[in-house]
Amino acid sequence: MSDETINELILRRHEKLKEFRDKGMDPYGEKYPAAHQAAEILNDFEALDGKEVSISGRLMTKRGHGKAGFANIQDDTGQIQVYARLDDLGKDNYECYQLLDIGDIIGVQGSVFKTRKGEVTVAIKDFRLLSKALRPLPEKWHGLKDVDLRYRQRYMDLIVNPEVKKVFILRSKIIQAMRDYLNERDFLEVETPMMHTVTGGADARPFITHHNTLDIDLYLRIATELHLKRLLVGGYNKIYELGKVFRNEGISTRHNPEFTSLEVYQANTDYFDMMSLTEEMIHKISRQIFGSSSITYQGEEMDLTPPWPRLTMLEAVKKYADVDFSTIITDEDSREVAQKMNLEIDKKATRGEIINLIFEEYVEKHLGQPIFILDYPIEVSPLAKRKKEDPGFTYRFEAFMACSEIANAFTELIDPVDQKERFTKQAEKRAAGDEEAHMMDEDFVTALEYGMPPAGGLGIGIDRLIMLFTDSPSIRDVLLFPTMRPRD
RNA sequence: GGGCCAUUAGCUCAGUUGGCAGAGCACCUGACUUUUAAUCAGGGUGUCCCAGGUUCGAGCCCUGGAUGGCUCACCA
Repeated sequence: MSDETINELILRRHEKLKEFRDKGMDPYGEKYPAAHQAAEILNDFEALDGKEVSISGRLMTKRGHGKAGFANIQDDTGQIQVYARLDDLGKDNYECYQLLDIGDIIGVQGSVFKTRKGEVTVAIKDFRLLSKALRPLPEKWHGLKDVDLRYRQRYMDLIVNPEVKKVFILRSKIIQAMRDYLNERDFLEVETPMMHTVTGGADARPFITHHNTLDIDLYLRIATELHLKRLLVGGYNKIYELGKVFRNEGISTRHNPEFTSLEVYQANTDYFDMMSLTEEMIHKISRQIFGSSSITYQGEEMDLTPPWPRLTMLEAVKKYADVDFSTIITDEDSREVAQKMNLEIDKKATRGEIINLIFEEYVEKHLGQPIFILDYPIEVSPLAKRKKEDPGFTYRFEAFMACSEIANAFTELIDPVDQKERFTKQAEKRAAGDEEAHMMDEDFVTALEYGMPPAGGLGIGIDRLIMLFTDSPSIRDVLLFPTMRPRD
């Protein structure tokens, strides 16, 4: 906002800045020893009635009555009314009070009382200007609605829209609860590199950056998976990483180029154990933070009580798309089915790819209540262990809620020879133009060759989960500073 | 990237058939010492997103562009 649109409102505030200085009050003062907070005074009125308190916060409203006036001060805990009287403040201080603008941050010291109408109020004995606001705040009643401005100038959104502030407090609490859950169970939080020489762990196009001294291009990570598994090779048995990953793809209400993922790995477990962990952790967070086993998202109530229903992908496709792949065995027959369903497919599409496509087209939209979908085709699961009894599928599940994938997990592929073959197939796809296919990660295969213990792994899209918990329709509502195209 | 919609005062929004640019809040002046969307009297503060075009005349119609929202595609 460097384009100084010096309009009358801003100009007037600059004048007041000078007036405060002329009156000997520093408009950008020092730290204020506030001993109380707004919510505390409101809650403990009985104890504080008639007592001296001090608070600091932002002036949000002002109601003048000549030789007295009311105002509301907003601090981190909420708003409280203050009362200024000429008789209490004296002529000079009262003139200063009258000079205050909505938006200014002030420190107030005074005594607590209740007005005739019953509102807990602080009668000001002394106040100090702590920070003069030079720009006017949005309107008090409608707040700031323009979503563009809300995202670009989130600080303003947070000042005037209290429910927005709540969302991010909840976000913090949910993430904290996850950490607590895992830490209590002796998982170790680790940090792995965000800049990779080879990307992997997900189907996605990466961001590319450059290291000057090494003179090499680096990729911002698209997942934490391959490094975390290296740590299982190294001997850690229970680890997790919670952090940002970056995918160079479209932006939508469900996608932001950078987002937060949680990945958890545990030796000597399989995907059934990861299912238990997923449903138990999410249920427990809901109980702990919202005091309920169910949440309501966009009008639909969802029961999080474990165990969640489980369907294999084949069962789900049969149930919702009415296609029974137990009798469709070859790739040719599968392609024929896909054509009959008017699905756009590649000439070389395999049975597994078609099953996955039908699942995405016909099944996902039905998965409103929490559910685990098990056993994904091997073609779309290059890092998951092959099913012993059905080698075209893997021990992989995804958890769905509100028709949205919120977790992805598998019994990890630990066979280095199989892994190398899968990478080779992915590399072929990549060479054929599929920019989202996985890259060959030689070092990861080498790590597996030293022996990785059998393990289950789990990934959760934290932002999507927080959308559900906070009933937010857009991922931007749970990101403090969502990615925006720059102005001009 | 495609489609649809939006963009007017600091904020929230009206704006008729193409004919002087509007309201509420905020702000400014005055009154008011327990108000609370304070009230009362007065004041309109503007690059109508940008650039062209049509027209005697454009906030409005046309073309192109910018940004955002929704949606489809892609993904998580």
